[in-house]
Amino acid sequence: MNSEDKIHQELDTEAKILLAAEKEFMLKGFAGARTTSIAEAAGVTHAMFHYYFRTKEKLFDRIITEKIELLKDALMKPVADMDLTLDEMIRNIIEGHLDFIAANPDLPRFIIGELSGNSERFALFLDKISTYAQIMISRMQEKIDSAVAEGLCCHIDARTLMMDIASLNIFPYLAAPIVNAALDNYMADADTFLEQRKKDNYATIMRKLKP
Amino acid sequence: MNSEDKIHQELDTEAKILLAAEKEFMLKGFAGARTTSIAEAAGVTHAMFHYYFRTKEKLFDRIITEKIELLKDALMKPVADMDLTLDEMIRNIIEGHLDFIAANPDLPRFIIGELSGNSERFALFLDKISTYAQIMISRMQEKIDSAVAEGLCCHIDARTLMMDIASLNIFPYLAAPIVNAALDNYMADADTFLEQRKKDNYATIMRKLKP
DNA sequence: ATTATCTATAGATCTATAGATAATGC
DNA sequence: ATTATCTATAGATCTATAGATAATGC
Repeated sequence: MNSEDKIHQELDTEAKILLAAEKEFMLKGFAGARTTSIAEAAGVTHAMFHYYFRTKEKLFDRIITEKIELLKDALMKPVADMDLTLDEMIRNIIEGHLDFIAANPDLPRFIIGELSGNSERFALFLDKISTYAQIMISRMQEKIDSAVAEGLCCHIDARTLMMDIASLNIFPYLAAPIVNAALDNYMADADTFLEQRKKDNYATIMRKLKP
Repeated sequence: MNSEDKIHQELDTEAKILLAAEKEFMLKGFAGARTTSIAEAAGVTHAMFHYYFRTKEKLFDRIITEKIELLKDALMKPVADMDLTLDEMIRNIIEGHLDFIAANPDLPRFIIGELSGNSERFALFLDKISTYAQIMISRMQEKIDSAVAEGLCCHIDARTLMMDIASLNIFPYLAAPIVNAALDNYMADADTFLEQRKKDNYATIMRKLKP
């Protein structure tokens, strides 16, 4: 018996379906996911899918909502403590954000692919996330402005700074399958890569911010 | 009559289907695309789809192949001329790459979403692209190494440098729909954003490379 | 003759539900 | 009594093809 079977034995039917659905939806998106495959992967009959979750769409929305909650926390956490210096805050953002991505490696691709401009669920996503994004940006800007006043930092739009940080943090994980296959497993050791990337990105951003 | 209808009138049936299919596949991916929708968008009967292209998969593969050719050119062009300095080559890469993305704004999301590790067509993609990616990287490394020897540049792995450049260039376009909706149309003016981004990313990378 | 197009429909796949049966908690 | 599960199948959707008809190029 492998460990996956073991986990399944310990969960009830509802939890098994939820787990299998999350995996299927994350990997294949709404259109690519099959409720029959989900039931099969969960090791239950297909009727159970509908018994517990009624429709494919309802379950998908539920999983999205959970993921949005995760994202919300990841956005707000590093700007919660306003007593930090800009330098410390940036380090927090980069390290916290990278830890979050490493713990949820499929999430970036899922969000980009399933919650983009042309998607059915784009509005739902925005509705739940944009307030928090704005709060995070305005706190960042505040912190930047006072650092500028003290001559510790060059002038920069917080949105640009966050775009740069997000780019350097997220993109490698989006491109990982391609990069690893094309460039000799460049990112093969996940932990080493993660820690190295924290240092690199912090250094890149700090050099960029120098007055 | 709007301009789209005009274009359609000037094209033959095959070209109309191809154009509509490209759009549908780019926006919705293979699983999300519908051959009926493609035929409808092309303004022809659904049977024509199969008459000209036999199957959904055949047409999809054809469109992928075309996109891979585009990508190949975009990879090789900036490292074609080995007489340039590292500084000039980096400027070429960043500007050429950003122009390419701006001209093909849906391509990054399509590649990340449809040609990722768990995709059916991942092998086909890699087979056609990895050789070129390796050539590009080794030329970059050569150029870096001689700049390091002259004391013009700090030591860096070409793969890391390319990862940083690709991240800073591509990610904003992947996130554009979300960012624009959440942050007050930050990237609204496409041309202004593109030119600003060229300057910003060049400056970011150059500061990073300082000895 | 060959190529292009249409209508109609087969065939495959997937989501969802009906209705019967078994298990569980009071 | 209520909750959970199963089998069987309806219903919807999509891809693909058959076969007839019209248009085109020699």
